[in-house]
Amino acid sequence: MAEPVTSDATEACPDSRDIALLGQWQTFNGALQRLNEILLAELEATAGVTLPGFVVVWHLFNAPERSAPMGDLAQILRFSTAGTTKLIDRLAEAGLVERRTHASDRRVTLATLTPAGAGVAVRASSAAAAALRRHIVAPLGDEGFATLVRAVSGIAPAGDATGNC
Amino acid sequence: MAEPVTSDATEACPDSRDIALLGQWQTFNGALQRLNEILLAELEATAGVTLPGFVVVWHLFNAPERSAPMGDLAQILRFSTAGTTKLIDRLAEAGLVERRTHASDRRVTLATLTPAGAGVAVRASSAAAAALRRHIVAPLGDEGFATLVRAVSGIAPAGDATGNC
DNA sequence: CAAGATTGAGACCTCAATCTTT
DNA sequence: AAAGATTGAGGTCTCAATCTTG
Repeated sequence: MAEPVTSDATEACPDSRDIALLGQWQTFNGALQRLNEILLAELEATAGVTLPGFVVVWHLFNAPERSAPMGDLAQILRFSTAGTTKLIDRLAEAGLVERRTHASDRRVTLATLTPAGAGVAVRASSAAAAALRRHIVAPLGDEGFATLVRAVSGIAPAGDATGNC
Repeated sequence: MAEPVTSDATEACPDSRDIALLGQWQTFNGALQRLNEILLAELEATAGVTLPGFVVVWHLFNAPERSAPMGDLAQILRFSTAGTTKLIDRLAEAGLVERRTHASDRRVTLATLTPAGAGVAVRASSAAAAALRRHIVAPLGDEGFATLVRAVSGIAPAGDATGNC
């Protein structure tokens, strides 16, 4: 509803600068998608984990007590809490993590890494790092890569969503 | 199977360079994920389409006859042909595309953009371009953005998957 | 009642099997 | 038989509703 257009010329011909920009974006995204597919295949072959699974075990591996509350994991994964619950279900089924209840606050459930999970974290991280070096860092050069990371991460700092200008 | 390690020191302590690299990669990916969420919300709000839906209508809009075979769409989307079939089902249900059979080869099904679909393509592309400029091109600068695109797209040209060196 | 987590229903993708046309 | 597309089964996520604890 609401079409405050000057005429229906708007529907006929998009700006040529928009066309070019969207083309660039599609190129950019396509390349990143291919890279992620490579990384994913490497993780699967080397450690038998999916990408979200790796994110979880890697975070737990570097966390105090090798454990973290479900809510934290959801935030890191950018998943809903429901989705996180089911992911942890699968990882627990596979024997990589275990559930505990927080001592002083019985509402929170902590996911804790098992020894098997730690092994997976180490193997997977090694494979992922190798793949990143081979396919990204090497072609870009060390500083080229650093520049890339800094440029992109400077764009979307950490907070908001759509349109707060 | 197969653990050709020197000792189990391998399982105890991953290389610190790997840790740093994976941290950078996570930062990079997190930022891109946020950007995509912004873009997705903009598309949904402005034109009522999902990201794959936009990719389809935009490709058709710029295609000869405003139509393309299912297989081509699958390749662009990086979807299976089955997934593409179901996506087109939904877009057809929404009245944005129609199915035809290719004249000279009756095996291929062409998805054709309807007038309603063309309108969506124009509105959505305008919104997407605006969002890209506001959130990416502006903070990076025109040439910074161009550099970014060139750097990343140079990495994964167009073909292979895992490990053909 | 608010916060944290889980459950059930539904949406969207993939893989394997099938159908049609060449 | 091979190429193109569709169907059915299965996996993974989200949203809404629920349960438990603070």
